[in-house]
Parts: sequence; structure tokens; C-alpha cells
Amino acid sequence: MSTELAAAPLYREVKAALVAGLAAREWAPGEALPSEARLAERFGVSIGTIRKAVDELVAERVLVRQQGRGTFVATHGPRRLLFHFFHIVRDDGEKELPEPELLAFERGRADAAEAARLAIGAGDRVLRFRNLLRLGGEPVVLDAIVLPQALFPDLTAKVLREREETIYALYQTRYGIDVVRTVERLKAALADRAAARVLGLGTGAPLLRIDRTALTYHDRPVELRTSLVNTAHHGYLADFGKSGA
Amino acid sequence: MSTELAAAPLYREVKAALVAGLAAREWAPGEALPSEARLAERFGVSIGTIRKAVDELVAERVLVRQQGRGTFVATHGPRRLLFHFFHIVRDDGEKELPEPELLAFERGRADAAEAARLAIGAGDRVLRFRNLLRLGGEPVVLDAIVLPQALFPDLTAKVLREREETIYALYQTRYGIDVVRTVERLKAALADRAAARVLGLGTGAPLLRIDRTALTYHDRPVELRTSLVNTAHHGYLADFGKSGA
DNA sequence: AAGTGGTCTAGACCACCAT
DNA sequence: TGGTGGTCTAGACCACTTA
Repeated sequence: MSTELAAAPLYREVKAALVAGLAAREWAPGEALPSEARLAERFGVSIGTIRKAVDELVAERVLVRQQGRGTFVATHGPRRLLFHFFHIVRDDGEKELPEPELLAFERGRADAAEAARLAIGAGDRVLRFRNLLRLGGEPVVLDAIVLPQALFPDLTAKVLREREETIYALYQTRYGIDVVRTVERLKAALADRAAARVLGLGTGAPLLRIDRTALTYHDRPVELRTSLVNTAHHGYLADFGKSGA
Repeated sequence: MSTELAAAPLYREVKAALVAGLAAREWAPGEALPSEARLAERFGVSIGTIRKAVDELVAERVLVRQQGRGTFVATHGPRRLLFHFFHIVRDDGEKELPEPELLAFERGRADAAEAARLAIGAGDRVLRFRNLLRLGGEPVVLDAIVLPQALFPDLTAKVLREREETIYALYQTRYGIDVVRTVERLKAALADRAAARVLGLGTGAPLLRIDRTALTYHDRPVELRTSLVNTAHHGYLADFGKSGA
């Protein structure tokens, strides 16, 4: 390892190098990394140091270890969505896969607040769209999503409508963008006419409002999302501390 | 280590033994554990194995390492409250310490739902009380708390009113109960007359409702809490993935 | 200076998976 | 059978704290 910075332990430098490799798609999602022995050789450190670096990336759910098989770059699929990125549960505690329906799609410009949250310039081009999410057939969540157009050059309503995979899988496979973490701010709100109609509620019904920023490697923001949730029969589950959340 | 169960790695057995010691107050909150070398000797394992067990307990925020000083049992104080157990932030992102005011205190019996969530019998004695939390002087959160009386035998309104410390610190120092983790379910609700009055809102204002179960070692539930939050100028911050949450 | 946790190494052996 | 990650060990050296 080159060590010009010093002060950082070896395993952190290794980790940073691995993250750099992941961000550069040196290893694609779903692929195996070189074995720990090979990585140790390549970085000129011992296996234990490699393990400590990989341990942290596994804890951050960027890598997945499988005993006897190898260490893999995490892939966005239904399981990962439900476990780590979708926090709405039925009142009985069960999680269901949301079924999305695209309601609207348009191009626009980032306002000052959006630009700040996305770390782009005010007025830069963005894509905006709305998704209705059904759980068990019932409309429960209304998502309003904002993306920097620069990162999703050819994204269209057609692409969104015809996808079979989760939306983060689409970002990952088609645009090379790995959502690695989200930060969410929750508030209570009242349904306006539009939201009430789509969710099948009366105007003024209470809604849970979730403002999410999705981040990729190095905490770079890549998506804004505001979710309005009908919590009549569902809730947002926050379980910190167990298994690394 | 006795190994009658097998199948569990050594460091997990060590971890279980440490948790048992913590639950039994072999080491009290704020105290240092024996040094890693001493623990290794005591359990008959290598230091590396001790470190792996302690690593996990540090990740779960049960233990705190301080280089050069030792490893300590985590204490409930303002810092821990703000960092790990209080998720309400001002819209500008700042966290403030809540100032509690006891509004009501009574004894009662657990209904079926409470009994199930607290893992006690239906009809068992419970304590119920309400706290108003002010942030920056303004009333923002109304807490309704339910405790199994068996765990808090001599808890009275006077004790609650006169405490200087956080409520989890009180549980810890006075009743020997360490809250280690919380699980929360969030919904949107409308303010009823009572809540609206206390929070200085109109009836029917939207409120964020948080149903929390607080757990001690071995995931034993020790407290139920329903928080009603005025989210006009505050929000609930959910940041999974960064630093183990 | 002595004691603590933090890093790094080297190697042995085990459990699991593919072939 | 060979390769992978998972566990466990033993020891060296460093960084930090306390006295």
C-alpha cells in the first residue's frame, strides 16, 4: 500500500482501495472479488488485514461473504430491498414486496433545495417521476422521485414502466450506480387532494411523509425521494442496533 | 470455555458469557472490564478471540473501548441518549436535549396487547406515566410510558420528577436495568383534544406517532412508549448503515 | 514506566462448496 | 480434491493513558 497519508491504519487504506475499485466497477455487482489470499498478495499485506477491511464492507452491506464460494459485490434484488431499503411493514409485522405503478414522468430543473441535497448546481437538469406502490393490491405509498439527469442520461418513462427488477437494481445494472445507503427524515402530514385521490383517502387524512436521500460510494447522493404513506394498516419499522442497522 | 452446545464458535460463547456477566451486574455500568489479557486467561482463549467477542459488543454499543484506559460498560447519559436513542432533530439538522415534564403518573394493569409486548401476564401490574418533552423551550413530544411494576418496584412520580439524569440512566442506576436497544414503529396520526392542548396545536393537527419497545440484554422488553411528535419544525432521523445503525 | 487497547503478521486447522 | 471463507492461536510492535 502506498502510505503517503499515514495516520490511517493499513486496513483502512485497503478498504479505501477496495471501495475505489468497486466505484470504478473493477468488480461488477454479483461478481466475486479475488480471494482473500490473492488480495493479500496484491496489496502486500497479510490476510488478517484484508479480512478486517472486508469485514467493514460486509457490515456496510457492500460486500457479501459466502463460505466456500467467495466474496461478492452486493446486488440489488427483492431480498435486499425488503431487508435494507424498504421499511414499511404491515401491522401484523409482515413485509411485502411493493408493486410499483408509474404515474407521471417529466424533466425539469433542480431548485435550490434539491440542488443542495443532490450536490449538483441549482438549475441543473433533473428527472422527476411519481410511483404508486401497492401492498397486497392496495395503494399504500406515493413516491415522488428526483434524479440528476447527468447520472441517468437515457432514462425514460418507458424504461421505468417496463422494468422487471427493483428500481435500485435498474440504477445498478443500467446506469452503473450502486445505492449503498439511505438517510431518511420522517414527518406527519395531511393528504392534499392529489395524494388523497391516488391513495383512496379523504383529503386531510394523516400521512407519514418520508424524505429520503439515497447515497452511493463515498456518500455521494444520487436520488431524492419523498414518500407519502397511508399508515392505516402499515407502519415504518426502525430497528437500530440489531445486525448492524 | 465449556462447549456442551458445540456448533457455536468460541468467540460467541465468550460473548454470551460476557453478556451474562453484564446482565448479572458482575461489572457495573461505567466500570472497566478486566483487561483483554486477563479475560483471555480467565476464559482460556487467546486475546484475538476475546477481541472478536468484545468487538461485537462494542458494535452493539453495550461496551465502550478507550485506548490506553480499558473497556467499559456503557453508561446512559445525555450523549448516548442523543446519539442512539433520541431520533428527533430540528429541521436544520441540529439535535437538542429534550427537557421532560411529568404530566401524569398512575398504577394499572396490563391489557392483552401491552402484556404481549412486555412479555408479562395480562392483568399484571404496570406503571403508566406521561412526559411532555420540550425542545428549545417549545413542547414538541408527548410520551406515554408503560413499565412492568415488577421491574421498578418503588418508582413514584416524585422520583421521576426529581431526577437530574436521563430516564434510561434512572432505570440503569436505580433499578439495574440497562436499555440496550429499541425497536420503533412509526405512523401518522391526528391530534386528539388532549394531545393538541398539551402540544399547543389545534385538534386534528397531524402528529408523528412512534411506538417504541425498549429492550435489555437477551432482547427482554422492559418499557413501552408511545410518542406523539409535532413535526412542524422537527423530524425523525433514520440513518441506517452509517456507524452500525 | 507500566498497563491498556489498536494494528499487523504468520500459520494452523475447520467448514463449506464446486468439480 | 482443491479452493474458498471462518475460527483460533501466538506474538510483535504501536499509540495512548495514567501515575
